[in-house]
Amino acid sequence: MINETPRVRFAPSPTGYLHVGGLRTALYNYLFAKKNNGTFVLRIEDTDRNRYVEGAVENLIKALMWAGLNFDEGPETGGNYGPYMQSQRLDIYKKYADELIEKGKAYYCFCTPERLKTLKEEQEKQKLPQAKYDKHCLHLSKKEIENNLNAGIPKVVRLNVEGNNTIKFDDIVREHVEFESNNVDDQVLIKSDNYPTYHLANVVDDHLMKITHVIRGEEWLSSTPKHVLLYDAFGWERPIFAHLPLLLNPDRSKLSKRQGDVAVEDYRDKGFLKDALVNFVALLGWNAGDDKEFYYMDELISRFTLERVNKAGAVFDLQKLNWLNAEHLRKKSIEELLNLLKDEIQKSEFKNQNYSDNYLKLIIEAMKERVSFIKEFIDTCTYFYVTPAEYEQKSIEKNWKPETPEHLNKLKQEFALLNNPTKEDFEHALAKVSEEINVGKGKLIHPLRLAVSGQSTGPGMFDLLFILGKDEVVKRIETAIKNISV
RNA sequence: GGCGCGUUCGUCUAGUGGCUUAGGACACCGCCCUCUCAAGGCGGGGAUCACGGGUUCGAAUCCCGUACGCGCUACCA
Repeated sequence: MINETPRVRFAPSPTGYLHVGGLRTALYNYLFAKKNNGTFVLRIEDTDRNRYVEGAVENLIKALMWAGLNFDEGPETGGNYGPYMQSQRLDIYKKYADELIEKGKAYYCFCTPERLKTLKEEQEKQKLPQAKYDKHCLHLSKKEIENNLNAGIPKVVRLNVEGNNTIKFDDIVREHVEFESNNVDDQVLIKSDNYPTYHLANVVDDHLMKITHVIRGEEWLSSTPKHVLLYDAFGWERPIFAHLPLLLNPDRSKLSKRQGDVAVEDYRDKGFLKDALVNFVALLGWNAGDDKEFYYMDELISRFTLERVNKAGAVFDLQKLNWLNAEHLRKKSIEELLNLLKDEIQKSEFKNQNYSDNYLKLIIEAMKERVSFIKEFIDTCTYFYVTPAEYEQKSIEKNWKPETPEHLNKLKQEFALLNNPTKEDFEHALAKVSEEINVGKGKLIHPLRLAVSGQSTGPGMFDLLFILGKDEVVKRIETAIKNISV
């Protein structure tokens, strides 16, 4: 087994969206597989019919693909170990459950929910250390079982956990873990609706699908002894386990909807780049041992090891995600950003306007260092897309002096003389005016910026003038002089 | 309650017995650059390494205990 190429799986239940914690789990599986020339399998754990969500599998796959986590085998894609939807494997689970029953490792249980409930209440009343099933049905005679079966009495199949031994297993992240079998309940394996529980299904599937490494969230650590017992009962080799630390809310509870967005779709829709989200989530619980924090997927693949996964949970820190998003954005080429910006414009109020690629590229170059999100190429500088309708009040108060209209008029006249001006031409023109009227450049630039953009912040003045172009600049100066009064 | 796992700046983390007066990053503050805002550069505050005992010449690093947090405790995954 050790020398085989690894096969790993991401096995989410289809809840309707991909949780960022799920994304992290999927990512680590993916990185591990790619790093080791292994296979990444997607398996859908849809054995709870009460939780069925329309379109959930499609959404899940879409989100995974968006993040760049392509799986080698899975629903729709197919593979040699399908089907990859557990709801389509019911006969398989039945067969293996029967095998367990035959071996005495599992047994039918006909107890009603009511009996189970009173049993639990009684155990609680007695302050028993742990509430467990009392193995009542284990002691049914062959005859009784047959009668019950024939009578069609609702039944489940339970794991027969033998007491008084220590269940030990190794975990790449946790190292060595032990549980007392006395603390392990006779878990239901097959529910009364004939669907398996997670515990049976994941063990059977992982074995049949030849999964070598089970990489999953820490919430599964406590049920791993049950899984180990199952592998042993079947006489199967156990996979290597790696239980990942949880992603947490700012208050350190398990990352949840109530305290912010948890769906990767939410982050995508907010404008986070997939590179940034993947980079960020990779660093939540793993690092290469050095100070590097900016990664692309291929670098993550080459550097990832399970041995360097942390044990403690990690708070999902939005501020750092924002920063990484800006970092990734700045590293993108103008062409890439252009395409992203065009998509964004289609979603904006300017979708019916026509801007040339060239014009948009100038905006991108001017604003690249000043934005963290693609949409900010629009909403932090709408003056590139439309003549300002309003002027920032604070800047008016600060920069609009009684003599300002006169100064701007001078500038306007000077600009108007220019022929197809470059950035430098604008600069020279302003310098000339500054000298002529003996007014510092700064005293001209601030009101000019206000007149032309309506704002007090933005790219370099002359970049701004150049991008807007002479005619537009002249027009805007005229408009501003008319519209701004102190 | 029981069982399990965890605990280094606010957050993500480096650190695997001496190189550590605990390093980096985000965030915050200041300075520089400068036509503004950013970006960038430099600097600052911020962690008695949860606490208490050991082991050792020496411990954030090894051991034990305690506290706290989290997870599991379903015919959910």
